[in-house]
Parts: sequence; structure tokens; C-alpha cells
Amino acid sequence: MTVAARRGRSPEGRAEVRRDLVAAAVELFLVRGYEDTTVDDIAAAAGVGRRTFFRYFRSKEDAISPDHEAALARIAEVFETAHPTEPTATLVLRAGETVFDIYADDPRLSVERYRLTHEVPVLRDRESASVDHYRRLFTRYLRRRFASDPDGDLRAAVIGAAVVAAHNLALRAWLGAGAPEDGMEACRGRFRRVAGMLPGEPAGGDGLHAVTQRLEQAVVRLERNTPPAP
Amino acid sequence: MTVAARRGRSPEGRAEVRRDLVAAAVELFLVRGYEDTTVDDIAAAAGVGRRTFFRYFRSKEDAISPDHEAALARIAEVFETAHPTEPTATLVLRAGETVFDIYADDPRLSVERYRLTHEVPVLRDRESASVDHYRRLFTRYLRRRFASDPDGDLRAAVIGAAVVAAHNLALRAWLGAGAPEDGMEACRGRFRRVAGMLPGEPAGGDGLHAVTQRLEQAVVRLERNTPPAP
DNA sequence: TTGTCCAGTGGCACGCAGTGCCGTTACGCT
DNA sequence: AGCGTAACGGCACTGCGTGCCACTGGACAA
Repeated sequence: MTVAARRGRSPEGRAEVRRDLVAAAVELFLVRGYEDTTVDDIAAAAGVGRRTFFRYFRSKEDAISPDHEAALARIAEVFETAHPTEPTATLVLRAGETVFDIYADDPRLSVERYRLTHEVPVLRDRESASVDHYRRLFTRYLRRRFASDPDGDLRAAVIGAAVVAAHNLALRAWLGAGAPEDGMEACRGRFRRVAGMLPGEPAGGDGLHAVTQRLEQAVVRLERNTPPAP
Repeated sequence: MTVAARRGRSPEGRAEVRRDLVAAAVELFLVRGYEDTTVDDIAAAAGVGRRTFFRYFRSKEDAISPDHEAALARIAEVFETAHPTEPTATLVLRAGETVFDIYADDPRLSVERYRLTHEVPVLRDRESASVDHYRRLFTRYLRRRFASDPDGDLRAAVIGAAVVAAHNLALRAWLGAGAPEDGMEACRGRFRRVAGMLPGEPAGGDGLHAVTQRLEQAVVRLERNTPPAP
């Protein structure tokens, strides 16, 4: 196919082919079903050869969530560039919000992807694995932060899992409602409420830790625009 | 193969073939590597035809974790048969411990499975999906319990994810150490510590809720054999 | 302009996972 | 003894994913 060859010549052309393939895949998966759509179908719909599809995506499933690793890298960057004195609560909140930005970038596509990953078992399991990559990332950085805490590993595991779970709850509620533009703030707010549920200072914690915890709580309360508990 | 046919005739024969297939699969995966082992190899090593393998397992990966659904069912039973007044903390702890029992049933096999799911990317992702099934199960029952709480969904998501994460942390530490028989109690104890990190009563909680919370804390403290915080 | 390089493409063939189908076998039941 | 049936093995087929190779058309130098 000459057209595809010319498109793929330049970097913009490559991005265009990639978009076409994603669009064709999502379209066909929704209309015809995931199992009943072959890679040949997707490639043909995008006007490229079957072999070219696998030059853009590692697998058939990859056409649905192709930017997973980029998102992971962005979150890792948030953690790595964070100031050491930044409270843990605000840090994990910031990291989580990064993902919101990515999804909000193309709401229509996000909703379609959500529906597919929600309904097709294979894609749902793959999504679970992706989410677990986020969880591991969170936990890894938290464990580093809690190195001095005797229960640090446990706290890191619990907080990491809790944050990711809350994030998914908020995100999926938003996506399930069709990703309305005016619903993004509610989504972010819902996610931030997780900070109030994170475990407090460890049993053998020192004074500094306690102060940090109170600071975190105060910051979170400010962000939620809610008065302190009576 | 006449031998296999005769073995498979009776229920005990079926169980035997199944065990042989699992053993052959684990053995070959560890020795030759997962990717370099074909289903033909596994079937041949177990003395059955390739077609028969797929009558016992849905897929090649299934030979590693074939009892996943049974475990899910056992946990669901714990939740369904629980008394409504049982504190949430003890309930999720009991449910989690059920899984320990399953793994402790055949420690050698559990360790080999752990190594494989730890090292082979495909199997690790599949394991993530399995763990997420547990998380969903926990969350589903917790959400029912927290129906009266305005933040019930969030609390259910957070507690469910936290409990499962803590469970995995304890379990994998035990498996990583070679699943020593005298290490199971430490594993269970480590898991139980998660109860101390679970979010307390909701902001708008009522008195009953507060009392329940204190009860839960007391029970957990008793189980951990540790005195109340000074 | 002409020749050379090369990144990207499409086609072909292959291995392997998973499935439907069918003939065969051996056990249980009457 | 004869029959029903459950489990088996083999065969053929679809589809995913990969290695290989020839081709194409743009970029660049002479």
C-alpha cells in the first residue's frame, strides 16, 4: 500500500497511522466484539498491512491501552522530582491526579476504552495487571519514604493499594457517567477524600512523624474546602 | 494412550491426571522456562494427549493456578455465612486467613508457583488479575456492609484493597522465605497488623459506628496479644 | 540530475495456543 | 453379552505473534 508507506515516512505520519489503528481497533471492538475482530480486520480498516500493526503494538490488546508505559513514567517522574519534605498525602494525591490529566485529555476515547475494558474479560484482566503496575510503583516509592518505620513495608503496601483503589473508584465513576467535563472536579474531590482514610502515625512513631501527619491532614482539609471535624 | 484412558475413567483417576499435569507443567516451566515449554511437552510429560490437557485446563497458564475459582468460592462462603454483628475487622481477617490455609496445604508447590509467577511476566500479570478478583470480592461485600455510610463505597474500596495488599505482602514474604512451617504464624500475625491501619469511623458517623469501631480495635488487639497503646 | 543509502512497509512462512469434530476405547449398567 | 456413555487421542482449522526478505520512496551527497 503506497499511501500507508508515504504516511509512515515522517514522524507525523507514524503518529497518524498509530491513531488510525487505535481508532479502527476501538471501533471494530465496539461494533463487532473483541473476539470476533481479527488483527487483519483492524489493519485493513486502517489501510495498512497486518505486519505493520505489530510494528505499532505488541499485541492485539495493546491497541486499547497503548500509552500505559508513558503514564507510568510520568508518575515516576512526579515521585522522583518531589521535594523530600512534601507530605506523603499531598504527594500521592499529586501523583494520582497526573493520571486524571491523561484520561481527561481525550474523554471520548477514554470512555470507549472503559466500556471495552469493563465488558471484555480478557481486556479487564489486562487492565487489572496495568493497575497493579501503578500500585507497585506507588508502593515502591512509599516504602522508600517509610524506611525508618518498623511497619514501613506494611504501611507502604496499604497506602499504595488504598490510593490506587480510590483513584480507580473515582475515575471509573466519572468514565461510567460518560466523562462529563463538569464532572472532573467531583472526580478529583472524590479521590482526595482517600487522604482522610490513610493510616496515621505508626505505633512507635516519633514526634516529627506526628507533626507531619497533622500537617498532611490540614493540607488535605484545606484542599477539600471542608472545616475541621467538630 | 491406554494408560491415561484407564486413569481418567474414575474420579480418582481424573484427579491423578490433573496432578500429573500440574507437576509436569511446573517442572518444565522451572527447568526449561515458560516460553520454551509447549503444551505438547507438558502433555507428553504427563503421558496424555495434547487435546486432553485442554480438557483439564482452560489455557497453558491455567496449569499454574488451577484452583483460583475454588479459593474465591471459599472466601465468598466466609462472607456469606458471617454473622451480621461480627466486626468488619475480624471478618476480613478471617476471610484472608482462609487463603493462607489453601497455600499452606501444599507449601512446596506454593513456593514453586510463587517463583514462576514472580519471574515470568505473563504469569505475573495473570497473578495480578487473580489478586484483583479477590479485591473485588472483598470490596463487594464491604460495600454492602457500609451501605449506610455516605462514604461507604470509598471505604469499601480502600479497606478491600488494603486488606488484600497486606495479605499479599505477608503471603509473599512467607513464600519468598521458602514457606517454612514455623513461619506461618509470623505470616498470619503480619497480616493481622493491617487491622490497625484501616480507616476508622466516617466523619459523619453515628455513635453505634464508633462503638463498633472500638470493639473491632479491641478484638484485633486481643488477637495480636499486644497491650493497648500507652 | 543521478546514484546511494535506509527507514518503513507488505507479504510469506512458521510455531504455537486454543477449539470443534469424530472415531475409538474401556468401564459401568442392565 | 450387549449397550450406553464418558473420557481419550488425533486431525484439521483459526488466529496471534515473529522472523525473514524483497520492495518502495524519500533524504542526502556528488
